[in-house]
Amino acid sequence: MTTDAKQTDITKTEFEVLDALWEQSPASANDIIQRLNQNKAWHEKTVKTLLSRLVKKQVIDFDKQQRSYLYFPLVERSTYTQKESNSLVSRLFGGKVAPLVAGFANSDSLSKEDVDELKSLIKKWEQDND
Amino acid sequence: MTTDAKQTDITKTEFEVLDALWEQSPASANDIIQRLNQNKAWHEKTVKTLLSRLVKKQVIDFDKQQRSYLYFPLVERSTYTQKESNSLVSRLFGGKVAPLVAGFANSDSLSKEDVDELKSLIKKWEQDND
DNA sequence: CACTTAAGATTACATGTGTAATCTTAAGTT
DNA sequence: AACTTAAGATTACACATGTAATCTTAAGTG
Repeated sequence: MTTDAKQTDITKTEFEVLDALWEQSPASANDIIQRLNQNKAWHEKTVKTLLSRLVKKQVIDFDKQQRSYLYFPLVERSTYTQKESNSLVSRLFGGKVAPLVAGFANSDSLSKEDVDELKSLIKKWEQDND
Repeated sequence: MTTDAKQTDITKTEFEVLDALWEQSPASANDIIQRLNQNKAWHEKTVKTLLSRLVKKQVIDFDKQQRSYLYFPLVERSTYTQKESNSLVSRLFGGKVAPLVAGFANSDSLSKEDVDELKSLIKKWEQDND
């Protein structure tokens, strides 16, 4: 392979734009700008730049619509979160996810809801892996 | 407050140096360089630069020893991993840790050992929160 | 069709980051 | 004491990133 790896590093600001697209796409630049501005206060030009960079990084693409474009993601959110999670867990916890959860437990960041979901996950895992 | 936040962003390369210090400190630059070179192939100057930047970011400090310095971390590893984990879980999973674990389960990245640890964590959590 | 918009393309610009090389200077060596 | 090291300090430099401003040009308007 041609060592094209890691060219696809999505920055934090780029992620926010991409996330808007994951929530709803295809979407025009203006649409995205509108929706982002409900939280952030980004200049229109800034969002356009981020869209361009995401296109260049081949993370999103667009269909030309008369004057403007309709953007859409090329990667699935779950693929992305998967990769990011794995990366963090590898770097910080030797690849094991339990210590990360332990950190949450120790800082009282674990809710009953989390615990219920975890129990249900585990039950499912044990069924699949018996 | 004086909005000094986020000045303390540790980069990935800086993290590797810091991690070496967490493993063993205090340590001289040469010691760290030696230990890092068992994995990476960093130039001595590069490691020195990273040490300086970590000092400037007030993440590590040193005691002057004759000509050379003995470096040591100023933050605990658990504090750092805690913060990073929270940051990622907030950005990607709305602050809930279970979906992250679900991602691991769905990509077969969950080992029996992980599951056992999770069960034990949950048991402990339930004892503390009954 | 001439004129004005407004969309995306291009350019900008101060940091930050990866990766070192060069500079200063105190410490060790003869 | 003069000389050589070697440690950290300073400087370098290309590319990335946050944050836009300016440039081009096709589309809508009178």
